[in-house]
Amino acid sequence: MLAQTAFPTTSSTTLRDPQVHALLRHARPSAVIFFSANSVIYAQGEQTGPLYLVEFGTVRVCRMTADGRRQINSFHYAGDVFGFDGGTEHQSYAESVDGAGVRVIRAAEPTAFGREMLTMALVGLGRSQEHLLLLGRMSANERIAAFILDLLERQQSDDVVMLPMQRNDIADYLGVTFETVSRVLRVLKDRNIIRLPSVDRIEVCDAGALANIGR
Amino acid sequence: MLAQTAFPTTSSTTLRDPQVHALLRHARPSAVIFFSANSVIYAQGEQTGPLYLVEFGTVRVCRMTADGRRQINSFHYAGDVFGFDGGTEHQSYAESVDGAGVRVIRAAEPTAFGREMLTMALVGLGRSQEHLLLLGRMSANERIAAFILDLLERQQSDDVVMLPMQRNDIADYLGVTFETVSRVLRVLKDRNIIRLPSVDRIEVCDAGALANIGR
DNA sequence: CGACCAATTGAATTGATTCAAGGTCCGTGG
DNA sequence: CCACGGACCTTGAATCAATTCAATTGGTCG
Repeated sequence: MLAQTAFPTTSSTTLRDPQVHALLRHARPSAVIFFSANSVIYAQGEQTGPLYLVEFGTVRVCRMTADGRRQINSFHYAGDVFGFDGGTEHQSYAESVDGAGVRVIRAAEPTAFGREMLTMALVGLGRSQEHLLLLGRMSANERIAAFILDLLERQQSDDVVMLPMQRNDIADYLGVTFETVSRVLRVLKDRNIIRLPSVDRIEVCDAGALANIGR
Repeated sequence: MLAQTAFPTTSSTTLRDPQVHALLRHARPSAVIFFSANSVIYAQGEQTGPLYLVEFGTVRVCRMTADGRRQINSFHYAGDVFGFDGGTEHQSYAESVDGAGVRVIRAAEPTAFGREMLTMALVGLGRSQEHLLLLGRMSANERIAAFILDLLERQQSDDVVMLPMQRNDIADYLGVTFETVSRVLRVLKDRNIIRLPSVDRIEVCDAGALANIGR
């Protein structure tokens, strides 16, 4: 559960996003820190500080209500930057999903760094507004379908989606129960839209059908 | 339905937010433009450009699905700045709710402006993540209660909330139907938590009870 | 193998929606 | 001034999607 500290990595990983490179150009990145599964990267209420770059593994950013309900705001994969938060205190907390390597990013040249940070914050804002639509106006079937399509876009393969997180995480991300996640996946499987060779792997047979899930 | 153009205003209005003043210091604001009720301020897909400052009235920022379902991302009152959007195209559209005066804000001193813009984008991000929690994990009762409390904080009065938007708008903001909005308001009234002297006015009798609405 | 945790599946329940009337408010024109 | 029309809001009853509760299955690790 505890975060273990850094070990040297194979120089800079392949980072999808050109914006990340722009950010790094004006940053002072630390060594990679390894966070074992379910360990906390930053806590809710903690002082806001640096940004974080995922080198490998998966990270979830969450909010928790007083009575223990959890909403996962986002998942982050290798190449993603997270840690944005308004104000001086984190309104959310970040945890490693599956054992993740994370690099801490601090500004080297503050103004240039701030410019890149704005770009990335705006991208984050866009994503979270996409998610508002999903949570506010989509059925369970649509939520799962959109989730699979989103992961498909963000991963290398054309038809395979890896699910490093468990059903419970998916549920808390999509605003449903984990039983519902299970049931909807079953429906998609029965309709031959996806295959489920193992619990953490989805093979998409018919991406068009996923995009056209009704209601 | 059409936006009418500017008329001179009584200099700078009282703007709640010190951040807005910081932004304006590095901006080149236009005259106030009046948008009649339900007129479009910017459209989805339109080129991203300036920010907008609400001088009076109310603005809603929305997203629409292909089949006509609408999610309202945010409401903006006098003193609020909106128009943030990732990328070069607006992913959302903004409309006047009730006839609103809006000032267009363009950068004068770009780098300083960018710095202030980052701050405000981060605040927006925080708000939208608050809203994710509401949409993903709250019951209809909790959503309405949270909505009333949010408006209460943002308005001058200690116990009166004006509702410039109609039930349908509230519903699309909270991810429920307008009938549900009506019914929940009735429940709160019957429990003597609020009064409804008219359709666009809520008087809060027991803010504590609102904060403690269960499940 | 047995223990444990995650995932699946089924059955009953329920919160919210859908569908269907009414009611209220307001502007307009006779 | 009042009647009419239309838009919005409220309320009721039936329906349904998703949850809750309850087993059962599957997978992993000591």
